[in-house]
Amino acid sequence: MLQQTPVVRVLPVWQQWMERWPTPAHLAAEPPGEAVRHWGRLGYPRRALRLHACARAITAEHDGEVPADHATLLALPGIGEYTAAAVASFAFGGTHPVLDTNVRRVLGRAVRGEEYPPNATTAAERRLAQELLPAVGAPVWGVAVMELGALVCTARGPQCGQCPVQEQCAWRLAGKPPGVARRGQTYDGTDRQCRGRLLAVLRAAHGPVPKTALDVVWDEPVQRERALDGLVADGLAEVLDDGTYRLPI
DNA sequence: CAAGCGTGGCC
DNA sequence: TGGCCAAGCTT
Repeated sequence: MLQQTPVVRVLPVWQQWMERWPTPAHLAAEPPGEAVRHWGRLGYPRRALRLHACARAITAEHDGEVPADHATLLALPGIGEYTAAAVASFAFGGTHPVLDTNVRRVLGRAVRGEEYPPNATTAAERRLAQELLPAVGAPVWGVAVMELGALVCTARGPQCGQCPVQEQCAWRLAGKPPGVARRGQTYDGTDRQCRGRLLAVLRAAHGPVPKTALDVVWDEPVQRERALDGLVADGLAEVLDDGTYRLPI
């Protein structure tokens, strides 16, 4: 849930989710569409699908227990380098560099002296994070750097006066030179927006909906069909024989 | 490796 | 107001 989504927006959804499905086995027992439905408006609904697939994999292949091993975690659906490191470190005390957007920004500023990290994670960043990682207390160190980035060393308007490493921050010592603005992602009029509207209809309906119910939420027919086909191809929607649509069973 | 993938809040 | 950003992953 936290992938590309602010913590404050995740919290309430996560609470309800954990109440409903306290273990991987509980979630695995549901059809994937229920995961998508209760994902709500968190965004990137494919994550809901993958979390559900992850729960089923954990249930079927790991006796219902979340693996502690980094490589085993990495093999699960929806779990990449960051999530594998975070779970192995924070949940199981493992020693892994956790390179999320916060950590990348903090290290980029404090060590490299630049306002923003590169667009994609580089080998140099991984090397640096690995070098800085303490042999003892890596989980606490990781959380600390992450929190520093989330609360103090923020993307916009960092609170350098309250930063515990302000005296040694390369970026501050260099006079906080402005970085290159990242190119923003457009949204209005995109397939993503169209998919979002279509899926919102399916989430709200607790059963198959006629295609006409989907047609009304997006005017441009070519794009609408493409987006709908995309949702079906991604496993986020199903077409029934009578031409109605629903969340996947 | 670049592209594609949601949504909402903030300045 | 609109661009930017948020505990990334997959193809």
